[in-house]
Amino acid sequence: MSTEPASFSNASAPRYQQLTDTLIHEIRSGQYPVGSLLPPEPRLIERFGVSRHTVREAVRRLAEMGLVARRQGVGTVVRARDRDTRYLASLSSLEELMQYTQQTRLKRLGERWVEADEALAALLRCKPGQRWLEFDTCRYPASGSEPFVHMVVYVHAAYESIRHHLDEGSVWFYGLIEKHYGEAIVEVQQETCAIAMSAHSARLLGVKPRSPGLQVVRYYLGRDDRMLSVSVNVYPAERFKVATRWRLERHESPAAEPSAPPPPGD
Amino acid sequence: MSTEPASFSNASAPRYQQLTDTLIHEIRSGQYPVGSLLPPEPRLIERFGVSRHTVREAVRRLAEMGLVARRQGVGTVVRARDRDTRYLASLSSLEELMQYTQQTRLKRLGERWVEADEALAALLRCKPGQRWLEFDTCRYPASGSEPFVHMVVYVHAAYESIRHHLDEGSVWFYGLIEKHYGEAIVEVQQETCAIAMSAHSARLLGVKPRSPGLQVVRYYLGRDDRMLSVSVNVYPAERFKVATRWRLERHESPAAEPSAPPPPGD
DNA sequence: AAGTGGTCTAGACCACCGA
DNA sequence: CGGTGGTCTAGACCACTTA
Repeated sequence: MSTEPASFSNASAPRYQQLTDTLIHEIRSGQYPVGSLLPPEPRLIERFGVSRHTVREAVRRLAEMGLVARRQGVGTVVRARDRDTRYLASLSSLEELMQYTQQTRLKRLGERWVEADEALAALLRCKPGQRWLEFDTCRYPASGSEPFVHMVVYVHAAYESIRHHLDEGSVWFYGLIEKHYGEAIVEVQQETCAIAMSAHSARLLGVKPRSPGLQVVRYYLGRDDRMLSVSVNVYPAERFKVATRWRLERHESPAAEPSAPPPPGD
Repeated sequence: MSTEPASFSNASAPRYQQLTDTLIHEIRSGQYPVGSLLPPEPRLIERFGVSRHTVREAVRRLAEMGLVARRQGVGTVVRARDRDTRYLASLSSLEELMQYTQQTRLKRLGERWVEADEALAALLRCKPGQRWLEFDTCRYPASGSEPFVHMVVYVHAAYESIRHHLDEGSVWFYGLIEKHYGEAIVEVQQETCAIAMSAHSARLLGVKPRSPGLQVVRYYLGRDDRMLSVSVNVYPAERFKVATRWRLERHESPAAEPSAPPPPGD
């Protein structure tokens, strides 16, 4: 039992905080490269001479910061060396600019269970064979009969019952999941690319097949990187633009290094 | 010991999750109005017949969602009936995912002074007649002869001399401005849309004219919203994807308001 | 089958706050 | 002072992944 002093200064800080600081520093120093595994909990317990609860609290905070991701049966994977805090954009500003606030109507075209084949599994980042609930929808401006986006939404089987709540106005799918399952959306990932429009999308949007379209895929992740929902949005080229704004942000002061060597670069 | 069944569905979900759901529902229903106190932990322990750990886990998630704030010595205050979603994305995560770090080569194709006509002025958001320095460039993967983006960069006349520094590896234009003029980039705006590719871009990228392309326009603004630089990036549809990641902002728990009135709706 | 993280209990002591 | 949430221990069993 080494019961390492855990750290330099901060002797008065809570034990878990000291662990958090130490681990942050070790991740930043490259001791645990991105993609590698943090030591499993039993090892951290030995090393720091604390209870499992304390170790878990420390690692939980690392996960909250996005530095690591925990995976049952696998371990704790390092995801990033630094918590990046320079330019920040909020998702809500994104939605505003997409004019998605109540001024649009959602129309449900269809709904069915799908089993992920190779291609769908790649899109949904899951294993082939998983079952998902698929919704086929279009979104219209509040006044106007031309839809401006064809949206296909996949919802994880565990949350299938949200389909009973889809009529409640212009709510978002992830909003429904949060509302009815108490499962917080902790991260949203978005991939944007240009495509030649499929026949199905083209027909719905009233444009020619294979004309340019903007495809935005959004991944909604819960705690520990569980994929809760995925939406595939296709916009006609002429009718849409995605705007985002990043602003220079204040540097979160504390948290970081007490006596530890200063971060490189930056 | 009532050991309440906690809720409607979700009988198989973890116990803390059932508590979370129940409490969310009760907050939303107005049973605990905004500003009031949630029952203290001992009461929740009795009511649900669970251990303190489980209660705390449930309440912790409410706090994470911003619905409540815990204050030592006071209690758990209800802060909102519904979740306010604040997600943040950092610009650096964007760049990472675009694989723009040193692994690409920039090739300068041309450089000239342009006077903004009506169309260019609209793009650059300036008045017609303004003079800008225009760079025509392509970006290549570190190994490979196929460019993956055609980039046209406009630099405000005041910073024209950066053209002498363009050879310093794979630096960004805005990096050069910050470096040589001490002018901080305070805000970055980005507009993404799909286009039919122009003949010029198509030739450079080796694709057919009018095939789908992804156009990303970035505006770099300095203090006082001065436009310092604008870059227009055109990517071929098959070869590129823009990825962005938003993470839930950490709700700094208590601390905040001493006596200040709580913020309204948000 | 072994090892990981996920959940949960039953205790304990502490720091903080308000009456 | 009494009650609140904050921290922490020492166990236990489970679900999941990998081999």
